Amino acid sequence: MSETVDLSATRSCPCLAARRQARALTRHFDAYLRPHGLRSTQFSVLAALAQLGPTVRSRLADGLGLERTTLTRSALTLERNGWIETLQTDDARERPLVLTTAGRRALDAALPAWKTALDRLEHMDGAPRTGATHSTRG
Amino acid sequence: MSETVDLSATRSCPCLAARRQARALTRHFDAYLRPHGLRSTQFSVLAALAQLGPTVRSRLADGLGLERTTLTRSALTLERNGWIETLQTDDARERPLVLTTAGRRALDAALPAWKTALDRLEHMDGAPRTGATHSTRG
DNA sequence: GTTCGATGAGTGTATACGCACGTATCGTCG
DNA sequence: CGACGATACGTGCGTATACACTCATCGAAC
Repeated sequence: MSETVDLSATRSCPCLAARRQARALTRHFDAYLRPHGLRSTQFSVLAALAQLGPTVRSRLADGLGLERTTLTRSALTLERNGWIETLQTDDARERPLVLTTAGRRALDAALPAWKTALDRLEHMDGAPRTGATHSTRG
Repeated sequence: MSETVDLSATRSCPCLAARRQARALTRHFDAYLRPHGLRSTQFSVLAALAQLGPTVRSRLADGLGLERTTLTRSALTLERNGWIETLQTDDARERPLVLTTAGRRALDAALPAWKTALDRLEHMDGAPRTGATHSTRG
């Protein structure tokens, strides 16, 4: 309980507010995903790949709204865990990523936990919202 | 492709949306703060300290909504840059942080850039909002 | 076929983030 | 005083994030 801390100026900065909210949500979701050995970010990459099929890194990063080089590192981790792999194409520049069977299994296994996390979120007071389409605060 | 599980719900995951938004906003603000050698997170810590005065790490982290150990590392960087320093108190456990003169100068110098970044944000279409209290589209 | 711009991608470096775990100190109770 | 829980804090480790820079490849122009 921090009764003295106000930080009103901090709260009025959308960047800081967004970071704060993202941190809180990440902690929340990570806690539910942890038993499955997944993190929020990794979950998002796997889910995106599951829906997109084989996708080159640039496009995947773009779709997820993160820097290409960031995805490069994330992909390394996921590849090391055997959840994704790199395909080969005619164009030697392209290194499309694709979900492996193990990746699909991990994703499926984690999905209920993710849904639970989402559900608990909506039942929380002052639950952070972010333009997601589920109706909070009617 | 077995397609056993419906993943469409993950597209509207508030955690992913929040992270995406935080990344975008951070990139935006960082671009404006870069000439001043500051990052969004560092700016927020300095701004918080400027308003709170000497503050123990735990409480500062709590106020900023981040993990205590995360602040420990951030504080190291800020201390290395001479923007903050650690005070001593009666209680040897406490290590309150306080803004240095240089830190105050850096914060003041960066403030116009921060305001510019905020202004440009509100002029953007589909500008990310996060429950911040400043009046958008006044 | 060589040059050259465009495209896809990796590396170096630095910061951000948090969990698990350990340490030092303080206040209190016996 | 000594034991003990509470408090404030740091470390080890792994992941997340992005900018600056470099590399490899492709397609087209010459």
